Amino acid sequence: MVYNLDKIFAALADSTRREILIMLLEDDMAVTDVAEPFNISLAAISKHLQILSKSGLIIQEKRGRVKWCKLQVNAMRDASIWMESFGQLEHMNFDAFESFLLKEKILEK
Amino acid sequence: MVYNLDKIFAALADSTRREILIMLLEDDMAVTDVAEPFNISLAAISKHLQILSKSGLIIQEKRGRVKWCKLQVNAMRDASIWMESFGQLEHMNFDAFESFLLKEKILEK
DNA sequence: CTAATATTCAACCTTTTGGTTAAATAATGG
DNA sequence: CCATTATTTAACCAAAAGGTTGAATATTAG
Repeated sequence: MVYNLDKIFAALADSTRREILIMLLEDDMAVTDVAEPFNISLAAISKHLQILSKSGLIIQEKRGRVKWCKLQVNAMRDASIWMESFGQLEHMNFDAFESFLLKEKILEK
Repeated sequence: MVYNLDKIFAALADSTRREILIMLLEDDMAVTDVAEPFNISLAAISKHLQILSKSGLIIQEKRGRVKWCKLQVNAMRDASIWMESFGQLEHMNFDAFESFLLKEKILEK
């Protein structure tokens, strides 16, 4: 198992990048479309995507002039495992977890 | 639920701070004792502990001239919940998780 | 071929991070 | 009281983060 925890946690430590990851949960997206809901420059979004790429949380694949961004769920596993070692599972508030999932539209009502 | 994800993830994005958290898993510690295994200055450790405090991952309590550092497991829950929303639970490699716990001496052999 | 689209690069700026050393503050032991 | 111990603060430094604007590079459509 390769640890890349510094980069993964650093990538997650920014709300713009976390929002991008949530967006990518729905579907793969082009850079321009990722940028659309934010009011920062495209260049700034491009940098955020590079940080996400280097952390392994997404991969980017160029097809034609469009660079597609794709979530890499597995990359979060190292970080998740690290965190769960702190006894999250037994202390976890599953009600809060479920309402979070509903809010993020990951679970259906 | 109060989100403090920026600070929590940023605090976790440094291996010195993650090592400190693992040390605190064993027991509460004074600042000087936290610093002992690292070869950086006490002032640098003091700063790391401030970052951990502000993120909520630890609390510090002064008794006499000693400031005790105490892990706050619950603070990691927000971040953990966020991550698990990416479908970690079903993709998780429980063997890897268990060997991680053994390695970190959280589980007994 | 040329114009438009998609994305990055370069140069710049400000703030934060992670480290240093030296001095300051607080509390204790004798 | 005084020396020692525990910790933080202050001033500094280099590098990184997060943003900007404007120019550059691909690629596609017509």
